[in-house]
Formats: sequence, structure tokens, C-alpha cells
Amino acid sequence: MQSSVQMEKNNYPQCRSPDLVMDEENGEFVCSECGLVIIEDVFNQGPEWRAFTLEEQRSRSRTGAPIRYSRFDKGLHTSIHGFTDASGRPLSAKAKRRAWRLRKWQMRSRTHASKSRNLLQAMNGLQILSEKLHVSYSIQEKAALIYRKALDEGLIRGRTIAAIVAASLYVACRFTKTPKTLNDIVEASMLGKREVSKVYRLLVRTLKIKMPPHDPLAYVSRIAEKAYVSGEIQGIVVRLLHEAKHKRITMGKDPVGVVAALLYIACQLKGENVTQKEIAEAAGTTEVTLRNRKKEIIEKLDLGEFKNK
DNA sequence: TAAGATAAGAGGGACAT
DNA sequence: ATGTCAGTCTTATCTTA
Repeated sequence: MQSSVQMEKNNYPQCRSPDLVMDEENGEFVCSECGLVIIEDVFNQGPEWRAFTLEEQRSRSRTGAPIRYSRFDKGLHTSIHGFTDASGRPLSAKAKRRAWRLRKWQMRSRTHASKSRNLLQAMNGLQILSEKLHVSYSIQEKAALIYRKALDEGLIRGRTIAAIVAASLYVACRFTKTPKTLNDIVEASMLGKREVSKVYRLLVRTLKIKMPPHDPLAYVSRIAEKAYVSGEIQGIVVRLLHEAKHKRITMGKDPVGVVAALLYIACQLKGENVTQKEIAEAAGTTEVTLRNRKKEIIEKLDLGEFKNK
């Protein structure tokens, strides 16, 4: 991770443009001319709890600063009842008022604290995860809403808050067609893929969320940029993808694999010098998957005529 | 060295029991 | 609820050009 824009620029000879544009949505600096992503993790250099945008500050103020919650776990099970002292005598008016206050707090603790504590911790985790993944504030909000629903449905019991948070965020991304893969979220959350995907499916099922089908198109520019592929090739990929979708060969496949294969095909058509490994790596998939998709696509799309153009 | 092939294993969806 | 089945993706290893 580099510390300045200048340094980063010199490391990418593919792009000589002096103008960098901040892509708020993805948290990336992008070359204004060729679309090359210059710095990806620019937000992540400082401590996790820093707020870099107004929106983050706003949401920060709602969730509060990081707090150690562990101490809340104990000592809540005592109860306060009756307005007599230990030997059975009635309390003075002053002591009575005090007892009232205590009991009120006790009730609040019992009925609300569990939930709000949970939420506090969850929202805090969501904030951190959102920053790591550079997702927009609105997606974070959606994820928060999903988490609240999950909490209301009692889905948290037996699962970790972090896992529900990560899954909620993934749901929000999928729902808004934001190109974040499950792997992205798993990586950022430092949880197991199995755990997160299980919760994800649970959320979709029990909350009856109508999930739009995974659209590979959303991943094209992101992967192309990572692989330093030109805009012209992206255009070809988009066209091919359109055709592939029409012929129903993208369904049920990992969209990232499809895009990777198309990118590779397009590069070959244009005589670009890239390896399967590079593309697969940029896409976050394997060469084998890329090859499988490629084979299938070339077969079914009949790419002979395309080659002649 | 890159690309292709093959096999084994994991995980999840569909479907039946 | 549990089991089976087909299909997908990943990891690893080997062969080919």
C-alpha cells in the first residue's frame, strides 16, 4: 500500500494522464482518460475508525465511537423489586424515587439493551466492513436495514454478529447489482466463506428477498480495469456478453468466470498480449474456470465470423 | 513458459423419500 | 429432515506446443 498519489502513478506506466478522478462509489482513483484504476485502497491507510467523507462522519455519529461491549455481558441478571429495604421496612420517599429509577433502568436493560447492544456492535462492524470494501453509503444503509430485519426475525441466535453483518452487506450488494463478490466480502470480513454464504442464503430465504439474477455485465469494467485492458476490448466483451446472455450460456455460471473468459477471448481477437493467468487473477477466479467458460462460449457463440472483423 | 487436460474434492441446488 | 444426483468451481499435477 503506497502513501501518495504521486508514487502510485509512477508505478503504472500504462497510464500517463496527469488527471485522476475520484470514484466515490468504489473508493478508487481512476484515470480520467483511460479509466485505469490507479489506487484501490486509498481509503484504507489510516486507522479503521477514521471517517473520510461527510457521509461516513454522519453515520459515525449515529453509531458512536468504538466501545468495548464485553463488560455488558455480565451482571445484568439481578432484579430489583419491591420498595422495602432488606429488613422489610418501607423505604423513604427519597430512596423510593431512587429505587424507581433503578428499576426503570433495569427494565430498559432487560427489554431493549440486548437488542440495542447487538445493533450497536453490528452497525459498528458494518461501518468498518463498508469502509474496507468501499461501498457507498446507501448500500450500507440497505445492509443495516436487512440486519435489523434479521434481528427482528431472531436469526442472530446461534450465529455470530459479524457473519450476519457480512451477509447483510452481501445481500445489499447483490440486490443493488453492485459488483462485489462473495469472496470480496469474505476476505474483508476475515470470516469463513462457508459461514457467510450460509447466512446469506438464510437471509434471502427467510426474509423473502427477491434477488435479481447475477449479471456479469456489472463486473466487466471492474475486471477489465484490474487487468489493464483497453476500453475497446471492454466494448467487445459487452457485445459478446450480450450475445452470450441471449443464448443462455451465462445462467448458473459464476459471472466472474464468464467475464474473465470473454475478456480473454476479446484480447485474443484483438491480438492483445495477455495470459489466462493475468485475467483469471484480476477476475478473482482460476485459469481452469476461465478455460471451461472459454471453451463453452467459443463453441456456442460460433466466433469464426467475429474473428474476421 | 503459457495453455490445455485430467482428476479429486468441496459445497450447494433440485428433487425424492 | 436426510440422501442422492447432476453440475460447478477449485486445487493440484501432468502434458503439449
